[in-house]
Amino acid sequence: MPELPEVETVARGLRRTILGRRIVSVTLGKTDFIDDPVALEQHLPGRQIEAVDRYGKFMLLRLSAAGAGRIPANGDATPASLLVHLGMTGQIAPHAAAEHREKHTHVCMLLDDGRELRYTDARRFGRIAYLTETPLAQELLGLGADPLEVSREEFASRICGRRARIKALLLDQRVLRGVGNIYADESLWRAKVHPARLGAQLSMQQAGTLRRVLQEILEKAIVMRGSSISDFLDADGEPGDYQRRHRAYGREGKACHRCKSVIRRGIVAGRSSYFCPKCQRAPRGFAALPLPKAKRKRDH
DNA sequence: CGTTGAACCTGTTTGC
DNA sequence: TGCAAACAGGTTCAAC
Repeated sequence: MPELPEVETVARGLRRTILGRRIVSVTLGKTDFIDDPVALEQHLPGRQIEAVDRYGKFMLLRLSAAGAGRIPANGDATPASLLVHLGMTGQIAPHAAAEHREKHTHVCMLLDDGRELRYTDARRFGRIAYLTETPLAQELLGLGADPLEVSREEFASRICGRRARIKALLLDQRVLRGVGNIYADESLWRAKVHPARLGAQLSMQQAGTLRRVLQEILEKAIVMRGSSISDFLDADGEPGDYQRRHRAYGREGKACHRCKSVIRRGIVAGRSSYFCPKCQRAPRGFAALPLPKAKRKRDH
C-alpha cells in the first residue's frame, strides 16, 4: 500500500485514535520482520504513546519514559520509539478486542482502554523495531530530503548531478524520503519527463517543474487519503481516493489525458513504469514493453 | 558511480 | 474451468 501519502493518512488516523493510550501488553505472531521481538515484549508494556510522527515511509510511535510510579528496571527511564514500516502490505490500526483477528496479524498491542492496536502484514515486507534515541537517529540519518519540504535548489542538486535514471533517483530513499512507484510515475508524467532519462539530462527548468508537480501530487493525494490500488485502507477501514486521479500509473493501453496517445509500460529501475510515449520522450534505445492484448476493465 | 536480477513472503490476476 | 506463471504499492544485497 504505502508511499508517503498513504503512510501520512495512517499516521493521522493513529493520531486521532490512539494518542495518549498506554500499552498494557504485547502479543506476537511471526516475528521475522521485527528487528528484536523480545525488545517489544520487554519494553512496550507500561509505556504511553505520546506522538505519532511520519518520516518518509516510516511511522514513529513516540513512547513515554516508563510509566509513572514504576521502577525503571531496564533502561525504560528514557524515551524511545516504535519504528513501523508498512512494506507492501502492512496495516496498523486499533480494533475492538472482541473483533476477529485478521489472518496475518503479527503484532497485537493491548491498550489501556481495552482496544488492541494490531499490525497485519501478509507478505511481511514491513519492518518493526523498538529503538531508543541514538539508534533511531542513526536509522533516520540515512534518509534523504523530505519531498514536501525540499527547496528547489536542494532538489536540483540531488538530481541534476547524477547519471542514474530519474526514476531510480525518485525511488531512492537516500535521495528523497517517501516517494514510491506510483507517485514517481505520476510526477514524471505531469512534468513530461521520461522515467529512463538520466538525472543529469534534466534541465534546471525540468527539475524545478518536477519538484513542483511532485509536491502538488503528494499534497493532493494526502487530502484524498492516498491511493487504494488493491487493499489499502486507512485506520478507519476507508479506502483512499487518489487512484481515480492517476494519469500514468496502471493505465497501460489507455489514452493519455493530455494527448490521447496510448500509455505504455516499460521496466525502469527494476519496476513497472508507466508513461506517455509522446509527452515523455524516451532516451535513445529505450524499449517499451509490447502492449498486452486488449483487456476489459474500465478506465481508472 | 551505476544497473540488473534475485531474494524476502503471500495473495490475486492473467494467460494458455 | 483449471492450473501455472506473472505480478504486486518496498527494500536489500550480490554480481557485474
